[in-house]
Amino acid sequence: MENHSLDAAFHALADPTRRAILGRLVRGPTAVTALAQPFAMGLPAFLKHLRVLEQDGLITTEKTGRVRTCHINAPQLAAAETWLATQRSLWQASADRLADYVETQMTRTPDDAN
Amino acid sequence: MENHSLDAAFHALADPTRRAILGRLVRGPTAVTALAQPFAMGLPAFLKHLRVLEQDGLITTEKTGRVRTCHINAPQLAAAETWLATQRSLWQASADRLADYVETQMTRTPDDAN
DNA sequence: AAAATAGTTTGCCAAATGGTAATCTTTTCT
DNA sequence: AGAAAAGATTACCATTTGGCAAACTATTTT
Repeated sequence: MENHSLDAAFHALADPTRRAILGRLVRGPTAVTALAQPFAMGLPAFLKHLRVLEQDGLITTEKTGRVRTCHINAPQLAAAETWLATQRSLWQASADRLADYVETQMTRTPDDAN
Repeated sequence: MENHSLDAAFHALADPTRRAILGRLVRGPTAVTALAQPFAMGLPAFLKHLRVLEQDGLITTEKTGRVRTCHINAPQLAAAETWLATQRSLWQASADRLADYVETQMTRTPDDAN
């Protein structure tokens, strides 16, 4: 079972510029030029990042007239978050089991402690 | 304020092989060869992934004798999870504000609806 | 009808990425 | 001591990535 959309989400999130774009879009939909303004790069490079975010499903865009507006797509963000939460909770479970085991060993036969 | 450790974490998570490695390590510490066994690639390639995970702080390793054992480093996982949770909650807040605004517009002067 | 605005496309480039094969070092088992 | 096991190192390769400059299209504005 390969989770392609998860691959896509993490791939998109790997770049700092793209995470910053998302960080701005959570405040609300924004047009391309306004979105690009804080970044120290040309529009072509910026548009590539937008296309990655769109193809990987983290944003959607629509063009009306000459202006293209970008919106975040929250469910895809949530998918990545869920993966991380799951891993952390699995780790927690096995860390807890280990703690139990250690405690058992220490309390069962205290005179065996070495 | 650039968050380097967050950059590192997402960078490491971007690759499916590396996420699979973490998926195995949450079950408990594992030696390199055992960890590599399910993957269809040579050891050198695999070791590169391990080094990325270690440099980016998602795992720690220690070598005793000839075997190197790998452990997950949960706090770094949590950092990425927190970033995602924060973004989602910011988005939620502004989506809620929008809903309020729309409702206000619709209920304040219903006869203005167009 | 010009001129400005908003974005797009094309071609190019350097560096990073993800992989290989071959060789080498260290530790452990017999 | 010799062989096997576990991992590390080195050199090399194809592809992807992230950036640029220049030229182009479509929509507003004036």
